[in-house]
Amino acid sequence: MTRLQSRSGGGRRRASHSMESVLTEAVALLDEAGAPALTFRALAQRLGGGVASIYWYVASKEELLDRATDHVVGAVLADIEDLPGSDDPIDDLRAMAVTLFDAIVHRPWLGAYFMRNTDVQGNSLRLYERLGQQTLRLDLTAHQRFHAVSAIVGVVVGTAVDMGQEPPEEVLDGAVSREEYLGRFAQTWRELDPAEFPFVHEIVDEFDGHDDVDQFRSALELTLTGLRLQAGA
Amino acid sequence: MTRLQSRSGGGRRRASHSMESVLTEAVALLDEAGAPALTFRALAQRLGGGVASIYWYVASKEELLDRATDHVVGAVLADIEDLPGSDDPIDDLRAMAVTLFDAIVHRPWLGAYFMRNTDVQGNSLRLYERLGQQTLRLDLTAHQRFHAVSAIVGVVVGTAVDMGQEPPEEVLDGAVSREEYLGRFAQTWRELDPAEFPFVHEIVDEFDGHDDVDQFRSALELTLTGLRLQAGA
DNA sequence: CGATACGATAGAACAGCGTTCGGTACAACG
DNA sequence: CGTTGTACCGAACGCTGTTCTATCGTATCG
Repeated sequence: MTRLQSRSGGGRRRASHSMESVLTEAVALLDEAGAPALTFRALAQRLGGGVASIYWYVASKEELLDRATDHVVGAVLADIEDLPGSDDPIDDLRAMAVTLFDAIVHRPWLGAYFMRNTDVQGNSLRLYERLGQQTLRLDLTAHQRFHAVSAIVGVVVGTAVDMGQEPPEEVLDGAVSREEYLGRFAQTWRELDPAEFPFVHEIVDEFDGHDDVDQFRSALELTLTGLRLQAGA
Repeated sequence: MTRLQSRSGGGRRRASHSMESVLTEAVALLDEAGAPALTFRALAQRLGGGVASIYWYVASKEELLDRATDHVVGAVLADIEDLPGSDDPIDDLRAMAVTLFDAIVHRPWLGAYFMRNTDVQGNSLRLYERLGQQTLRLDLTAHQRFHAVSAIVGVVVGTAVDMGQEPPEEVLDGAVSREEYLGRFAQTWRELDPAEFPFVHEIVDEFDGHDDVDQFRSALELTLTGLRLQAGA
């Protein structure tokens, strides 16, 4: 535990920036303009210091990203631990997954980094544990429990990555609304040959103006239904 | 300003490199050393030409990535179209998903780029269509079909992204085997407090030496089971 | 009380990246 | 012959993460 001492070590004297403020500002940059906006120079400017100073707190950009991710996953974990809880472990799993998904929707950059937290410790593991504890309440083998949690995380991350892709510049500029952008896709699809693309024609109206959260919830529900069946309930 | 004619223009005269060879070499670089290895300079050297020449074929690195991705997705699509097919659409969906997943396992970089193909045309759409056609054989609403295909793709991509993260340097060097690396994780987990991490202790033996493909197949099976139930079969 | 060690901070430079600019060679065409 | 347009490339620009070296201020110590 050489690296995580900053939790309790809040009382720094000169406190020019401190680990906390580095992480907070890094997350702020990520939130405001996505992953490409987080550069050491931009971060240093925000902190009112020099570029090299950041290297006193983190050894590399990878570590910065890992710590920033862990920082916000900690908040998500707190939300998940505050969830009321019910007598149905699958309902609880759903609530947890939705909480996690919501967090990624509000912070699209999270999706890409959430799972690659190679650090053994950290909040990702705790979150994993929390999900897993619900499977302990189900009648499953250890093998099945392991796979169940992987599946749920997979659905969350997979859907979030799919949705988290940066929209083209024109949408970010506000020159084109998101609905209009999706509508253009839909229009192109409608012009495809119906004989060659029967499915695309079948669902194009569903795609046009669809809701991301609905899409996620449906995918999650399929997994949870399969899980409920597996647990023999 | 002549960027998109190259599809049919296979018969180039002097053919120093041609679009085909640019894409082939780009994919080769990605395969050999992952996404960071694909740089314009490395690619130019491989093609025996200058850096700026590549810009005659693609307008940006993003387009290069998109085209390279589409290139290999085309091969995956061909594999999927060659699948025998059965009288059970869900069996066919499983076979397609496994084929796609296998392709991503062999090319980990694919996972990250597969879904962000913003180009309207292309092989991703065709693959999406192929998956969707199986749902047309099921008793579902258009809404449910749309969500079903999203869910399957989500499971594939989610699991693949989870597994596709670059292992640390020591594993790539061959200094540490993959089993040993995973084993170290498992060991750290075993040392956690069992009261605080009951689930991690429950599954640590499953995790140690687990098979990625098994993990994926289990996740997929949950989704497919849910889907089968939804279709009322 | 100086001397010294150390925590914390930076400026400047470096190599590598995607991208752009200006220009060259060459085949085809009227 | 000159014009046009395709295919190509060396050199530069601005940006990135990272490292090197130097410098403060403060606490500790002989």
